[in-house]
Amino acid sequence: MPPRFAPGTMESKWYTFWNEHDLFKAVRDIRKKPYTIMIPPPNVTGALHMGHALNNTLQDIVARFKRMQGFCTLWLPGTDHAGIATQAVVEKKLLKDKGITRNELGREAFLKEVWAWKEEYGNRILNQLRRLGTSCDWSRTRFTMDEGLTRAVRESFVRLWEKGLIYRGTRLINWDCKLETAISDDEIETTELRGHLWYIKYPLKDTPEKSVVVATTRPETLFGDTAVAVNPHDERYSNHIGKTLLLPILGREIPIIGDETVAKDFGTGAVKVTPAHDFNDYERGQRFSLPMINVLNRDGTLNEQAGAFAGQDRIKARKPVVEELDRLGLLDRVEDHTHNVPHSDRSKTPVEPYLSDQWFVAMKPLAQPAIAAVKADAAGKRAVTFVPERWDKVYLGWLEKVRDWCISRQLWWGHRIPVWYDADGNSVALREEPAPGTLHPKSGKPLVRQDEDVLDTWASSWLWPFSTLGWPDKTADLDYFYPTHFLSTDRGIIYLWVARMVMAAFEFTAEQPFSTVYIHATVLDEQGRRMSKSLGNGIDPIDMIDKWGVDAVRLTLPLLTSEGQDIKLSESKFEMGRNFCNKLWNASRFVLTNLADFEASLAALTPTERAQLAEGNVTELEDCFIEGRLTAAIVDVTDALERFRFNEAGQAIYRFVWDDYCDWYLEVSKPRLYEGKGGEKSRLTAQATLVRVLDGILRLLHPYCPFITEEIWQNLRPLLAALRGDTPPIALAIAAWPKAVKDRLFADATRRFEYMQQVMRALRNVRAEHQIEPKTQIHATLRASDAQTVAMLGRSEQETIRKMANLSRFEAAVGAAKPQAAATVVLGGGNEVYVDLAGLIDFKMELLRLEANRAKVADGVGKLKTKLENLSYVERAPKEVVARDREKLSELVVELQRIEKHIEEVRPLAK
RNA sequence: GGGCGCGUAGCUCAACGGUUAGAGCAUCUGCUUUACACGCAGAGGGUUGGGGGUUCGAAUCCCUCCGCGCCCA
Repeated sequence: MPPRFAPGTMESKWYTFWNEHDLFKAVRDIRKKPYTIMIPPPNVTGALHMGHALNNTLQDIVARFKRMQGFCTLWLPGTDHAGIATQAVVEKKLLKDKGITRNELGREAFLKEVWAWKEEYGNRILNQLRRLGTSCDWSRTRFTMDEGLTRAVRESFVRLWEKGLIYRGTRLINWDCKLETAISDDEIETTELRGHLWYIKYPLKDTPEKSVVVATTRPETLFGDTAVAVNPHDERYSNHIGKTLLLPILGREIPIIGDETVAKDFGTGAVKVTPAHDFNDYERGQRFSLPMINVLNRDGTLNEQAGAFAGQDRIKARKPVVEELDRLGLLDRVEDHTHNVPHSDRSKTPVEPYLSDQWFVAMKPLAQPAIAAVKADAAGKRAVTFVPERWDKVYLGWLEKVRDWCISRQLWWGHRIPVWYDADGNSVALREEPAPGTLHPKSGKPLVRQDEDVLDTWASSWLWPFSTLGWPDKTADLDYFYPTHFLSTDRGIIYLWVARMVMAAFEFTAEQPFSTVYIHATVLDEQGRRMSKSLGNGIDPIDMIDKWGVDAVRLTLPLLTSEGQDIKLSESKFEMGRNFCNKLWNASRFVLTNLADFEASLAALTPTERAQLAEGNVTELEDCFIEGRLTAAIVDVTDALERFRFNEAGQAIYRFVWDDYCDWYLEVSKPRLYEGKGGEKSRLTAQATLVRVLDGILRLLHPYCPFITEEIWQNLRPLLAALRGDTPPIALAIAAWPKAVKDRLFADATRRFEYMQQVMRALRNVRAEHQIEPKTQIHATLRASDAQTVAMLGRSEQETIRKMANLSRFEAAVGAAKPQAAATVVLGGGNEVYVDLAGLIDFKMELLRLEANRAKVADGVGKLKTKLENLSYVERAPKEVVARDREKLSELVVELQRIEKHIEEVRPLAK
């Protein structure tokens, strides 16, 4: 084993091994409980970013943890077809490679191109997930355009249709003028733009020399104005309400309406109302029954409503429109104004609220069960729980005012809407493509064409938790693995996806889709900004894996996420994980290189003796200590993982490995291994304990760092077999999760060991502060106040202290004498450690040391005294708390007296 | 405007009403000690954003002000 952990070589080796042995394949087993995780399907066009890396690491931690706990664990991977993004990618490629547009190619040929693209490039992100070490069941990989999932989409559409929950209507929707399609909310990014606020005069019909000045950021939409609105409480305008204005340029008559939702302090307090081009105005228009005038064509040019400006692009037309207003004397003034403009994620062009014919799903009836599912019932139970809990507010807030969902998209790539029309335009939804000549069930006329549009991608991903298991068929998988258990996702899609999945699940399966929704942290850059392509501040997880090793990446990310808080990430953070892996690597190297004779020694034991070792029935202090700490670590890690506290669990392993196992146990075991301290039996016990505890560590750490733990464990495997006399599983990935035996916490041994640690720390402190070289042997004495304290440290422990602190002599005795020239450390309970430093000691330094110490202890005494002198504290606080403080105080008082005594002794010598 | 979250060591964050507020990184001192310098040992570093309140006791709960971030309109 090399002295540095070299991650690169072993990652692909073990990933191949696991998959060749089908360790992640979920085989239904009625004797086991299922545990199911559905991956949030990434876009098939996507590439792995840090958010994916975090999210999938967390899912893999849960999957591996549950698998080791003995659940029949299914983690199902896949991708979604990302209608608009994929179509845009392929269109761009076609244009670049062949110089043709999709319209020139035609629908069918274009779709062939998309499928070809998908076959070639669509696996990129799944392969990146493999680099991450995800324990997905790849045999069940799904794609939202699969045959099965397509059938699920049609089935769900027809069922909703039959319930009357799908309708076609003319509504205001978000429109991408470049791609000429409706788009989803999540495909919109708002960008802050510096623009202008134009103040335009709208003349009064009766007195055209007077006018109302309206402020707008969008003068080019005025052709669609059907009113001007003012706040009825605004004295400036209250007597204008009901009067008629003349629309500039066109001269159309429009009313002044009074509407409480108008902000008095924006602009002039009077706003133009353009119901066909603004969501607020749309609602306003409905409340006041205003006409809706659409002034745009599908491509974003102004239509015939704009008179002389028809045919011009809406953005470019702004300048000539304003010039015309100025020429007419109707431009009052112009101000600079910064405002948020929605842009399409895909085309990067401004998104228009656009009046168009689309298909909608009525959401209100679907929302009710989804709302009930996250609210606690009478017994306090919830079908779906958010972690952290507060995210349920975001979810509920959206569902309680849910709006109908526009599900049609004017694209080719996607699930084509399963609606057919007869020659009169009567429509019907069908599960299967109708045979030629099929008649419309009501009109009795032949169906002649299918709807041209496709469905929103979310209309397939909202079925993901069950369509992936074979729904609408009643499959054995669905029966066994569904409802699923854990969904981990980004807060950005709580309503677009999570809420819709819950709605779909109750509607189509009458059950919740998953029981826990974990909302993971958002990964930000060092300055706390979102990572984005445009800022170029992203950190590529694959680069990080190459540089630091995947285990380091997988350990570091969860360690940085405290419950629900965002992560500020920089490259150097991964050092923490890398260093830890190297530490574990070297500790394992130490263990393995000291086990050459282990199997032979075991062979000489009786079966009973071997079983004792295998079960960790140890008696030596340090063995008891480390076994006890292992038990505590198992409890802590298991408990934290059960609660999805990934940083707590990670922290608990980290501390246990580094502080307890490496810093103390390994060091303390060295004399037994190197120098025959305690004899052959002690040596063998130390070896067995090293093996047992390392095995426990590897199991606890495996969900975080699957590769390094597997590599080490495979080296350990024959030794484990020899120790336990059985055949361990073929891989750590399927080994059993450690069980904590509660009566093996070794509380008493732990206390004694901690006392030994205290003594050694005191000795090290003296050495460091008096700058005594490590090589110089010193003579130390523990002066105990009673025999009990002396008994805390047995002969073996005293020997350990002597070795580890490089002492020439060490003795512990009640009331031991203090040497002439000594450094002193006062421990609790009147116990003291003396270091005889004749010829070495600098008494000035010793005085400073003692005085610093006195200050600290005196401070503690002061605080505790004040506290205990407070009668209401003594009366009202729990008596254990008060008793503990009293005990602490009396200890500190003794300690203080002792320190002062030593100060008096040293002071004359320090001159 | 409404909602959610955050402010603790130089930096990143723990501590979820009860020991003298802890880690990692950074800093300082010493150490090529036969697992590891990606390491070991030791040390320094805090008015817990400000103010007020509740409580025997507040970083923690409440109010208020200041600053920052996100979501929704």
